[in-house]
Amino acid sequence: MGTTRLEAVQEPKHRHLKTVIGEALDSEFAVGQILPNERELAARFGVARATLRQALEQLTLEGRLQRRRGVGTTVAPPRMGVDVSTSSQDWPGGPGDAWESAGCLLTAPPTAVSIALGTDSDGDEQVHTVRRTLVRHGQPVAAELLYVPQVFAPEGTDVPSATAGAVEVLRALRRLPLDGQDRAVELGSAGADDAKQLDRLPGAPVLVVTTRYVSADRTAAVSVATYRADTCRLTFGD
Amino acid sequence: MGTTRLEAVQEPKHRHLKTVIGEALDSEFAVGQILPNERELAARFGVARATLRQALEQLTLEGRLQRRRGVGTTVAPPRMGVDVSTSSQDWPGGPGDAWESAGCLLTAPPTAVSIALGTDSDGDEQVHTVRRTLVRHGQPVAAELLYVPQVFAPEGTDVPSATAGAVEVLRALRRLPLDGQDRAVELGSAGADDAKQLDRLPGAPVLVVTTRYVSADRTAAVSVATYRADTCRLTFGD
DNA sequence: GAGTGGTCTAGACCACACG
DNA sequence: GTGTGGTCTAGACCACTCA
Repeated sequence: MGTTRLEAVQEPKHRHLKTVIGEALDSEFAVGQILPNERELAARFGVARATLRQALEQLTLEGRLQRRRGVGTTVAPPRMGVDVSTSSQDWPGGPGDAWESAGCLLTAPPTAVSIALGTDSDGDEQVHTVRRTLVRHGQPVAAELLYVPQVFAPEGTDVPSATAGAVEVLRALRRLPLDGQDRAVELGSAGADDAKQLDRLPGAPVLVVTTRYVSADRTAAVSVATYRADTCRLTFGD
Repeated sequence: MGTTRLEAVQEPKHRHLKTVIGEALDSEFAVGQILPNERELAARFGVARATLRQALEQLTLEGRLQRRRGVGTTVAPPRMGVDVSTSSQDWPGGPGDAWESAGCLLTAPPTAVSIALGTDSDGDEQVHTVRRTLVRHGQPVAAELLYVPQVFAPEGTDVPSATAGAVEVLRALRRLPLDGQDRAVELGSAGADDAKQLDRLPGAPVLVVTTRYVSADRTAAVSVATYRADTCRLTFGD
């Protein structure tokens, strides 16, 4: 990155800067390599630190950089593919499911989930709420909240330990016939809880995958899974 | 939004601000309603404009606000569901396909696409490149580049008009047997061309859907579709 | 304690939309 | 022309990591 100044262009500086740095990443940097710090880079390009940060933030959003406070900015590896295909028709917690249960509570779900579940949408009705995590290459890549009305998993209610409760709820689900599921993907930002599990700051961009599990014409469970948008590419194999 | 000051908290101001404004949106504002301008809001909450903007940017990313220069900040409608299910196994341009062709060129594709196509990955080999747009409710929501090696669509090569060329390439594809497809979704940011078609600024967040069409064990086409992340929720019906 | 990225301020000017 | 969001600056302090 030998460049010292930006040429005069009509394009905003931060956008041009992003292009220049992006090209430098391709040609002059290896994965994992650490970049000069923000103050150094800003000086080198002759811009304010805030302007440089706009460019770095874009590159981070695109998964090309990783930044950690107190450490530095490093070149990110290519995103890993994570299979979320629906064709392996099965309940969560089934065979080949790599998620790890982290706990189970009874809570009143968010209203959007209440509606999907067809439970009392005034938000009073409590449902089983199973927290799970997906780890790949030693790194947490997704956090999930699975909502199951008590009707579908009566056994789980009185279990002492939280993780044992999760196992119990998942087991109850698997005893039901699975008639179908539908799925949606959208952009979101990590809440405080998800952020902690994903080892990111709150507000970090995530891909939110919402799955509705249908059994006998009723919604038996709703899963809201948030995948780290910087490190994941969701794949739908055929 | 009668609030005037933020309480002292340990949480960063911009994050707390985002929460406060987000709650106000739910309770005090209607879809399409216009918010006070940035300077006004910043003054009202007793923060610098840049801090306020961090909060508004987050809410925009989550699809809760729409901002247009020279106009103002308005409350966004809920995201619309866009079906991208792979189960309706068909070539692009088939029946029920709502995309509109916008042009057709011969270009050397990006290296990632070259690799997927199995064409000469030195990037010299030219392929048909069809530009298409998806419009919903009078609003452009996605822009696509469809890459088809000339082997699979020889007829399209010498057509005079660009849009006629697109039709020709799509017609040639439909004559091939479609043996399968796979798909991936990831977060990206709009390039200059996509931004223009999507009526957004370059760098706007998009959901990038990459589809590989397989015919007789060969990749016959690769589609790279970018959906506006602020307005779209991708759905995979079953 | 030194160095990093994260937050925040108080200004300024620009590009764009609209009457 | 007026008002909006978008860009940019030159500082400051904080939270975190690591030697």
